[in-house]
Amino acid sequence: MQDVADAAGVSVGTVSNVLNHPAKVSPATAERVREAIGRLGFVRNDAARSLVSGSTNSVGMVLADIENSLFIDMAHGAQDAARAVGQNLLLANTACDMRLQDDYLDLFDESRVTGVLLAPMEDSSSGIARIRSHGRQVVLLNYAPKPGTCCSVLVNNEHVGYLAARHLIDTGRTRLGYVVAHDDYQPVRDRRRGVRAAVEEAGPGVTLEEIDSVGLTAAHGHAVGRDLARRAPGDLPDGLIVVTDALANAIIHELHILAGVRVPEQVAIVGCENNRGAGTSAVPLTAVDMPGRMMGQEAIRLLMDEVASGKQHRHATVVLEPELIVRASAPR
Amino acid sequence: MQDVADAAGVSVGTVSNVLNHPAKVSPATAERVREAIGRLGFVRNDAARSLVSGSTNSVGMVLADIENSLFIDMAHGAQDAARAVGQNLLLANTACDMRLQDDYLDLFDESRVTGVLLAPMEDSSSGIARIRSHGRQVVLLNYAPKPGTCCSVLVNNEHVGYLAARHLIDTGRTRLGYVVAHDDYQPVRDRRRGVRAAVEEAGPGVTLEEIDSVGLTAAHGHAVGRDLARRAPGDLPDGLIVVTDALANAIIHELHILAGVRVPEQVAIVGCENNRGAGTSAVPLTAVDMPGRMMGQEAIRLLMDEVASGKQHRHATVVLEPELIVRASAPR
DNA sequence: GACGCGTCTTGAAGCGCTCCAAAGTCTAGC
DNA sequence: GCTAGACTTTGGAGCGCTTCAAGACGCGTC
Repeated sequence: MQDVADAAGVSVGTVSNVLNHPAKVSPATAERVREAIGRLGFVRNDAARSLVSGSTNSVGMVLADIENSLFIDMAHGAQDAARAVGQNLLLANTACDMRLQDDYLDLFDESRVTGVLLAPMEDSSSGIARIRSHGRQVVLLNYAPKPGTCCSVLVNNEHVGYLAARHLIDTGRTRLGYVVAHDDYQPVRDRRRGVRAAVEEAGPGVTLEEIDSVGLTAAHGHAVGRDLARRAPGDLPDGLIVVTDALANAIIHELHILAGVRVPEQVAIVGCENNRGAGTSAVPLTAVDMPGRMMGQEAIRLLMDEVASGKQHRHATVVLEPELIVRASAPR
Repeated sequence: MQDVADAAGVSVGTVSNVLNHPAKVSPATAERVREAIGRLGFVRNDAARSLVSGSTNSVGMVLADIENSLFIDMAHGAQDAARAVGQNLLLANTACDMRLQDDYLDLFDESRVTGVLLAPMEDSSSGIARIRSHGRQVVLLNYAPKPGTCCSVLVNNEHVGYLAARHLIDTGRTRLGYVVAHDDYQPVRDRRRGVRAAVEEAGPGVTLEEIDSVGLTAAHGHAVGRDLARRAPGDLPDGLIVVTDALANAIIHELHILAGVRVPEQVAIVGCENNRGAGTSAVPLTAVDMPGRMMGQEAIRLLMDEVASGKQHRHATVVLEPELIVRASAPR
């Protein structure tokens, strides 16, 4: 910066002003300084800037699973909203590894980001508490915080389950199956409650069987699908609520393509996330849509709110409603 | 830091040593300092650290399209490799917006990251030149740089096209179609060359028709699929090479599911990226696999190499070979 | 007891920037 | 010609840390 100042025949203070408060500098001087900056290839040092200002204009976003398009949608929404308020969004993927998650939380903490958006797959209260205790703001996505610990943006996951089950019941299915795994993951727990509520509401004519999958990936879905295909026809549920799309697609594949169990005629299937690709799978998937983009936007809004209002901030939870998207795997 | 020093009854220099050179400090003192750090909730300021050291231990990765699982794979591979050498990986998504890409390149430049990994969808020489001229190291992914400007990790995209076409020819298809769009995107251009080479090699018994799609998304694929479905049966290619998986899946859907044109019996289809989900679509997709993870790893290796060897570094290009994955849409 | 030699610890310089009080410059008005 | 007031520019303090020369301390040796 001193070099630039010398080259332009001004002081460093003026160079700084050209960069940060152009109105304070006369047009002629500013032009000279800018020319020198260009000629010398000067890049201001962000570390020094934020050392002085005590903050940055970046928001850190820690994502548990970048493979899942829901998380990608959240990142998209957050990015749009962040840029609208002059913040950059930095992404970090933990691949469901809590150690990595803690590392990234600390990294963002140490780099004094404006705030952190966290979309975890497990309870993360300790990490949140740690960086919050340093004054770092956190907004939790798709995972309810311990009451009063931070802001959060959730989807009404109970209603996700309810909508899925209700749709099957409304279209005449009476022997429902709920394929589920990873029951310690909070959104999954919530969905189950919704499924049960819909079944109870329907009365004794509708039954519910819970079918355990070992995990949430496609491979697990194939295993479940094969098991189901082996059942006697009368023993098969006529409607399946599947807790994730990846699982649902794999089950459809085993049932419909490989085993000849027709979807939706024999078994109607509803997925719970409406991931990218849900519409182009073997049988386009009826699914409950999670509004990922909007979640990201809301999260940034809450974060900037908290940053702006300082001490008198009150934590808020925004709950967005899911929406059923009807496709061929469980038609109207 | 001064507070910690006071609390532990030592000087700031000692606190710094506890954090960075524990061997220099007696165990008893170190313990006292650590206790004070914990009690006071001290978080060291990364900005000040990197201001002094002139560098960080983060690598920035700028991705053109986080929706495409190839990019996600690259991020995964890079993350693993980066952590193995003590670097954090920060992700940024440009959503194919060159202005955003430039902003993120500058952001990483200003924050003095160890280096930048860039996976663009357009020629980015000006951005690369800009930050390289400031001494920032860049490795380009899946896009050949101007000769001699930086290191890069590529896939032999010509061979991608060749493998796809060759497989169809080897399995007896004679009227090939190549569905393509976005021909200014370098990898796409390369693939076409490979397709043509395979067809020429096969001699006059094999014909090639190039079918223009307007874009690379699923919606474009549906349009192409509908057009094809309307053709007289004899007019339809019996083998289709499709430049991306998303496009291929949409075409399969239109042809096989909606129009009753059987895949692979009437038309065999090969995709070119082997994205996530290629195996679970309506008809599991035969596709040429891009080794995304390994690309990410190699990129970090090249970057750290360049950082370590300084002046005497010579740019290198690593070209990885693709591999054909045979599935139902174009069986053996 | 003086000395030398490790081992620990200290304190200050300086990284590159922003901010601000103070100084400098210019114009208009009397 | 002098001055008030507006506009520009300057130069130095200080952000929080690392590093390093120099000082303090302990201990064995002559």
